[in-house]
Amino acid sequence: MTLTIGEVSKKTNLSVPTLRYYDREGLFPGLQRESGIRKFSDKELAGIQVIECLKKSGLSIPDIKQFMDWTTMGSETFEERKDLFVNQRAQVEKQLNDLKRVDNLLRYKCWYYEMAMKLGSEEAVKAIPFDKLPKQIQENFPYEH
Amino acid sequence: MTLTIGEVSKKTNLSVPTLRYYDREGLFPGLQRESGIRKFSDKELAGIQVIECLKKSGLSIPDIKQFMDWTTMGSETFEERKDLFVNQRAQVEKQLNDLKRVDNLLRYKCWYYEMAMKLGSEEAVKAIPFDKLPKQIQENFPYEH
DNA sequence: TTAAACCCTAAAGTTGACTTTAGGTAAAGG
DNA sequence: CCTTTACCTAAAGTCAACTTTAGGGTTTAA
Repeated sequence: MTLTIGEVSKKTNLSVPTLRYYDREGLFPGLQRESGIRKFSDKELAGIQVIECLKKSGLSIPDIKQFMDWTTMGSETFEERKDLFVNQRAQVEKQLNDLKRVDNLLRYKCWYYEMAMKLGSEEAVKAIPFDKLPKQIQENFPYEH
Repeated sequence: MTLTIGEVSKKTNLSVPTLRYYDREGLFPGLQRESGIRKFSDKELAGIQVIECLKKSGLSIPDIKQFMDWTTMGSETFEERKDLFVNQRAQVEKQLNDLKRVDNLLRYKCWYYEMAMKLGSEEAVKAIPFDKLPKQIQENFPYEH
């Protein structure tokens, strides 16, 4: 029920040096070894899922280590852990909103250049009156005025 | 109708050194100067919107410069520009999907620790049978099995 | 007339998250 | 036996996108 670092690497698509680096940074508290060789268990595999998630939410390695340390401390750190997740969720909501706005602008630009190709010039696209634009474009028209 | 670098900085929340850096990297082709001093016009302000957008979509500074160069070249580069935006949109869709999965896991973890606090232990939370979990949690239950 | 508040450049420094390098140990297969 | 393969460490290197530093010019306001 334990895996070597190479096996974990294949399973997770994290490079072997990255896994060693995570270990060095304290992201696998209590990781077992047998004659110097790391033995990864289900606990570490689940840990990696959480690490990836927290990383994508914008948390730094030291802050992830902090969380991992909390997980070794039992019920006295439930609140800290919950607060961390609540905070990171708020961060992710922000990121999602931001990305949606980016998506809208990109969508507009795709349409804009498609029309420019059809009409032969950017000026022709800009000359289209607002109420003649596709609804999709109208609804998410960029540039504050 | 032109702004100094400091005024643009205030308007965009990009630092003055960042704006100079962008200029150095060629992100403002055709930026005017008066006795050595940069004069930002509406064209550059609109450019900054696009730069920010492309950056958030994952494009590097050199690739953004490439795009900015295309914009100076007229209709012969419409296709390249459209393709770029189509590609970046695909990237952003990927990012959005990824972030939504992150959001789901965070949502689960928030619930998990809230329950752990109520019930007094993680074991008690893990012992809840699947069909007794809230629907929200059931639908987005983490960990592939 | 001097100090504050702008503007400018070139070049070096910073940051976080890895990656690479150099050097070494241990088991397995031919 | 010897080569391959997988493991280990410590330390140095990389990368992108800025930021900071050092040095200098010009205009404005007291």
